[in-house]
Amino acid sequence: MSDDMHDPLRDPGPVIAGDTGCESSGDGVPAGSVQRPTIRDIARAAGVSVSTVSHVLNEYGDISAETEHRVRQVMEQLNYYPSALARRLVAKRSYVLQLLLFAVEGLHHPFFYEVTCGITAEVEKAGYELVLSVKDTRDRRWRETLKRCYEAKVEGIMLMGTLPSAKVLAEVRASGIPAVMIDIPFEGPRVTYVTSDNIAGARRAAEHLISLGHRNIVYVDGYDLPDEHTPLPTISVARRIGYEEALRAHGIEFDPSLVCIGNYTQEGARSAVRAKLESRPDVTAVFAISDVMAFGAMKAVRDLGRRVPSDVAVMGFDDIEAASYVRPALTTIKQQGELMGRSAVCELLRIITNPKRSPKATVLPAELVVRESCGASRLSPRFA
Amino acid sequence: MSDDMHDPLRDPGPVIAGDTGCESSGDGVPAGSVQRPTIRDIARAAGVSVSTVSHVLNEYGDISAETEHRVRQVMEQLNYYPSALARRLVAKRSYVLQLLLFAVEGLHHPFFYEVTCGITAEVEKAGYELVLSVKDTRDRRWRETLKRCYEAKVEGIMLMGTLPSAKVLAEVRASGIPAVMIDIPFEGPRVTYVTSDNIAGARRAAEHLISLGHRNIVYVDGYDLPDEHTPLPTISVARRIGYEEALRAHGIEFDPSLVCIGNYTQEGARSAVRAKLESRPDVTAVFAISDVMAFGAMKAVRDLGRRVPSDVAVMGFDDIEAASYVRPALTTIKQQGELMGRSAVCELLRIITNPKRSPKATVLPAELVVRESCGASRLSPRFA
DNA sequence: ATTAGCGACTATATCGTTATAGAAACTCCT
DNA sequence: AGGAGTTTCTATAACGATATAGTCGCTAAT
Repeated sequence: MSDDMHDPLRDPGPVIAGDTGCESSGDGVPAGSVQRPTIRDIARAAGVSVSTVSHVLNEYGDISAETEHRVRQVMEQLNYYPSALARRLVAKRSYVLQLLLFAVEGLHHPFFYEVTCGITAEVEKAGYELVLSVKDTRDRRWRETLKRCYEAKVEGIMLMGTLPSAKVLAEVRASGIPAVMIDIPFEGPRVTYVTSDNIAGARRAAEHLISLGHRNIVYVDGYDLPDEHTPLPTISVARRIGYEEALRAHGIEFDPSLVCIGNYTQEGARSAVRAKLESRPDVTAVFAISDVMAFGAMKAVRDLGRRVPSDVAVMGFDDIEAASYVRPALTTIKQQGELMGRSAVCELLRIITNPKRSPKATVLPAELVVRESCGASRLSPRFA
Repeated sequence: MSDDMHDPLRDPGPVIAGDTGCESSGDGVPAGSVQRPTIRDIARAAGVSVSTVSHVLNEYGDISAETEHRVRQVMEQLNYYPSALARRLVAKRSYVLQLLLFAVEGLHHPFFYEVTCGITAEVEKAGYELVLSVKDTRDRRWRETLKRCYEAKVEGIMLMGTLPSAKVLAEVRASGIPAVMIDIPFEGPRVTYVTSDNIAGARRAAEHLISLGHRNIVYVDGYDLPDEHTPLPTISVARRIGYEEALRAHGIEFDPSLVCIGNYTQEGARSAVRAKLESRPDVTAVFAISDVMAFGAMKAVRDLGRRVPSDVAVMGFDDIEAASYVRPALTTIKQQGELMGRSAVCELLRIITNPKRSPKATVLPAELVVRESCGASRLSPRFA
């Protein structure tokens, strides 16, 4: 065990319990920061001009081996790192992509995390930086965040989650900054989106339930926008279409009273589903448009002393890790989160680099993953 | 439904399945980017000097109401946003904090996501930007990422996850950049850490099991460093200490053969625990140092046709969301992820702003959350 | 001998801001 | 009338890099 760790490990210092007690204004001086050498210092120390150093740095190839070696040596000695800030200023490029995630309350939607991982991987590979911003959907100050993007000359924006308003989309499009929306079908001259095939996914989900003999299927929707009137192109809308298509295709009439709102949270879904199950004893299946809400639905079923899947089948959407942990394991629609993130970045880079080409939307397959929570057919085996 | 969405929603365009087909080098021109107006354009249009515009921008208070109004109007009209790049260059500050996350393979550790959310919230509040970088632990090119931090003149670094080498810590400390390690007890002149009280947490976990009558408790450790010899101050080490302390306090001798490695993954833990249970039929409890591995342990128990908790009790560590979804619900040690992230940022900002003050480590409480996976006492009720 | 071409290097303007130090016009005081 | 002090505005040099357009020798071709 190293010297460094033993002490702090055994003598943990003050234990903080509640608040962070942090009210720093951010205006403080960055004092104490060591003055790093500049290109001028290198030039002086190596006895050459700044131009020469710059040429070495950028591998112009017109510097003699001897001089180059000397310059590199000095750089090493003085621990020199060229300032990205200055470089970006003259290049008129920021090399920054912004990921803006909107989420409610706990923000605990594991799917976003998967997407984010895909994004970082691809951003890094391309030599860009990713600035991450997580905002509460109910926070009205999203304009400030966009303002930051303009000031920072962000080269591309990715939007994900439950937007606070359709105005966000409009403003991003109007800004002219290349953007890729994640799971939000919205387009513009330099804007496009990456999404799972939500319609087909939801259709498959509903069809699976129908094929197992279910007719009265509760649909657990996500988030109800507070007081917004502009319709937002959400996954919620798309999945609803797929659900209704499947019903129609099988001659089942859509019953609006079977729809309830789970707010994308476990507890929200739990109480909504419980209420629905109590008022509609004829319901035999629940389709929640997120796995987390499906977990809530499973709890609701149990709250009423009924069993999953024998009494009520439960279907999710996302296929987050936890879907395979729960018991019964959740039957759900798999979204390829990581791939979605990667695709978003790739398309964004294409829009940035090639302004002629009109941006292309990407739709990733959403496939059924059968586990246990929907059980087997309630029809005769011949039908299943 | 808006015009924008109907089309793309119904006609999803090309469906991409596998690879992203993205090999962009990042060197492309950012072509087509609209030339945004500069402070000079504003000055010219308003008929004043750049200095005047700058003074308006920074609220010097020495500009007449009339002039100020005119300048602001022009800014509005021309859609002017001051370049953060240029500002930062003269201010010699980047206003950037870097979060560097190291993780293995899937990267799917929900706990990191909670911490990240806490971090973004606090970073935003302080008027900084957060650059996120996720690297695979096995990726040897971590120096490049640090080099980026130097070049970008990042003001503070946060490190989280399973580091690839103790050298990362040494280098960060040597760099002089303020840093806060998350769940890695490591200190330096401008470096400190935020951690859960891992020793106490693990002690509580083990004590809970012991109090329920368990004597032979398998300890599922996390990641085994590949070929590294410098000891790394990890949560793994700390939790092990707590586990052994509890044993000692209750007169149970520590048995090294009860330790196995789960690599922080579900499947890793599953096979490791299964093997251990097969060779040691006397084992009645498993303590995994992460919830995800505890899920794997639960599966292992079932693989062998045994039951949780009646045959084998399972204890986790983290209290991720899924811990309450699984059945039996997981008894575990709660880490306050979000608070941890917030605390890290706050301390980091303090180090940045106040170089005199020596950095202080923060230890957050880690409490036992009793659910179902450890069941009740196997001793007489009087002892439980 | 002149000129063209090449290799190795450099002076200087520039990127878009802020900081520093002043200038011009005006009021106020003696 | 002459300075001191305000108020309002401005010229210019930074910040740390790159881009552009040279310069200065030297060799090779005419």
